[in-house]
Amino acid sequence: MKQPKDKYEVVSEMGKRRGYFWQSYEIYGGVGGFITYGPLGSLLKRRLEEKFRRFYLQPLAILEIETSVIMPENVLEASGHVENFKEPTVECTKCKRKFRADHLLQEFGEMTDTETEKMALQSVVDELKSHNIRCPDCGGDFNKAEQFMTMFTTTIGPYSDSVGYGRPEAAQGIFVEFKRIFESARGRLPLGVAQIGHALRNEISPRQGPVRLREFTIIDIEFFFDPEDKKCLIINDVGDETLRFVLAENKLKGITEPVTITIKEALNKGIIKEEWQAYFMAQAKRFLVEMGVPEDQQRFIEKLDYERAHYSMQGFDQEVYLERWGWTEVSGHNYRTDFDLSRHMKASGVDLTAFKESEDGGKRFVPHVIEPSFGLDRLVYVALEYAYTKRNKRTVLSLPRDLTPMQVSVFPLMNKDGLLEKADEVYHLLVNEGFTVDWDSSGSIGRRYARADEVGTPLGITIDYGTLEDGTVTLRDRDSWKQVRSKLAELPSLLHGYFCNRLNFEDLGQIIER
RNA sequence: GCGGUCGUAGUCUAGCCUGGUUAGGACCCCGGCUUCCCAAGCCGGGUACUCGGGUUCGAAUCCCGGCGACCGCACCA
Repeated sequence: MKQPKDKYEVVSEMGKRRGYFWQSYEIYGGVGGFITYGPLGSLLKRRLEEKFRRFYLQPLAILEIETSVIMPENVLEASGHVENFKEPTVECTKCKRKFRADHLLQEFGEMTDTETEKMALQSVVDELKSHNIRCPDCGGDFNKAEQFMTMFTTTIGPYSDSVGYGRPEAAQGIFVEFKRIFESARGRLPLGVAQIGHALRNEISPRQGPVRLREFTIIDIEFFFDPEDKKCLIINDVGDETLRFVLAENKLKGITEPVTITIKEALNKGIIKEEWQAYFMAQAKRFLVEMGVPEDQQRFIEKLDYERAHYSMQGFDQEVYLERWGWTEVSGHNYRTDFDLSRHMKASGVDLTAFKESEDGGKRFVPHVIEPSFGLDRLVYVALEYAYTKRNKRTVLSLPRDLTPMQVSVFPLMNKDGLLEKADEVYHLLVNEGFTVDWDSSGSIGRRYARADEVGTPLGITIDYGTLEDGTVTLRDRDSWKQVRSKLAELPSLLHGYFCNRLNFEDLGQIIER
C-alpha cells in the first residue's frame, strides 16, 4: 500500500469522494463483487448507455427488450448453463492446492472437453486415478471432488421447490422470447435484438472493483440471420477500419504481439468467418475510440477452442489496456450459430424457425446468431480511467462531452450585488432547456473551476457584473481553460450545438484574453 | 477458498513496539468576511481509531474471531 498510487487507486478515491462509485454495503463492512453508483456515476452510466444506443443499436434498427433476472431452471438447463456453469474442482491431499479437474484431464489425460463435460463428479475422480494424474506441483494425489456453481440459485414462490437462477447473461431472455419478438418484427431478417440489464455470476473471488462484479450490467445483442444469406450489406462502411488482432495460431506459438489488419483483409483471409461479426467488431472498436480509448490501447483476442463458451463457434474478446490489470476484456464477439434457438426448440417443443419464401415454395430454418456482448460497468470504469488526467497538479476528468454527468456548471462570480439572483435565473433557463446543470457558489472562482474539472463538467458559465450590464456571460472550457464571452440569449442554441458536436468551444463566443 | 501483509475522518497520515491527556497534523468539506476569473487570505465549524468479544482499574495500542483491502496461488465458462 506504500507504493505510488496507480490509476485504479486514484480513480477509486475520486469516485468515492465525488460520488461516481464505491463498494456496496460499506456501513456493514462491504461485500466484494457489488458496487454502488453514486449520483454522478449513475448519470455517467446512463449517458454511456444512451450513447451506445445511438451508436450501436439505432443505425441497424436493433430492437430492445427487457426480461426478468430470475430464470426458471428449465431455461438454463436447455441453454446448457446448468451443466457448464459448474466447475469440478479437486484438491491435492498433500499441498492443498485446488485445480480444475476437467483441465487436468484435458491436459494430462488427453481427454477432450466434450468428454470431460459429460462426466459425473465421482467419475472425474476415478478418471484422474486411472490416468494416474498427480498434483502437477508436488506430486501428491487427489481424493475428493467438489462442484462450484457460479450461478446464483434461488427458489421461485414461497413454498415451491421449483429452482430458479439469477441469469448469468441477458442473452437467454432474448432467445426464450424470440418467437414473439420475431412476430412483432413481422418476420424480418436479419433482425437484431438487444437487452441491457443486470446479470449475476457468483464469482469465487472478485477482487477487481468495477471490473469484476457478481452483479453487473450486461449489454447483449443477438443478431439473427439466415445462414444461407449472410451478407452484411453495410460491410463497406467498415471495410478499411483496422483492428489489432492476437490470433489463435500465434497464441499457440506463444506470440502475443498483435497484427494490424483491415476488416476487408480479415474477412478475405478467413480470420473472421462472418461478415456481420466483422461489422460489429469494427463498430466496437470505433465506439471505444469515441469513448476516449486510442486504437493502440485496444486489441481483439481470438479465443482458442477450449477457451470458448459452450455455445460459441468462433469468438473474439475485445480488450482495453488498464494500468492495474493490463489487458482487460470489455466485450465478447461470438458466433453462437443456431445453438441456443435449437436447444430451446428441442426442450420446449415450440417451433422457433423462420420461414423464407422462394420460387420452389420456401424453406424453414433456425436463424443463426452473431452476438456482441459488452460489460457496461467495465466501460464506465474504462471511460473514467482514460479521462483521468492532471493539469497543474489539478485533476481534470476529460470525459467526452456526450458522456459527462454534468454538462454545465453555473458560477455567480460574487455572492452579492444581485449576481446570485441573476445566476439563479441562468440556472433555470438552462435546466428548462433540458441541460444537466450544476450550481456552485462556494469558495473562490478558481476553486469552483477546479471542482468542476475534477468531475469532468466541460463548460463553466460565470455570471459577473458584465452580465448585469449587457447580458453576456463567460464560458470556460474544462480542457484548455480558455474563455469566451457570449450572449445569454443565445446560450441555449449554442449549447445544444456544442453538445451534439456541431460546434467547438471556440465557436461559442468571443475569445477572452486575460 | 488457501498463504502472506494490512485496516485511524471524504483523502493522506502521526500515535501502536513499551496500554494511561480533550487521538495530533495536512489536504478537503461547510458557514462568514474578503475577493472582478483558475484550489489565494483571515475567522469559525465538521467528520476517524473496521466490527464483535477477551485481558485490564484503564485498550487505537495486547490476545481471539468476523468483515474488508492488497500481493501470490486458484478461479474468471
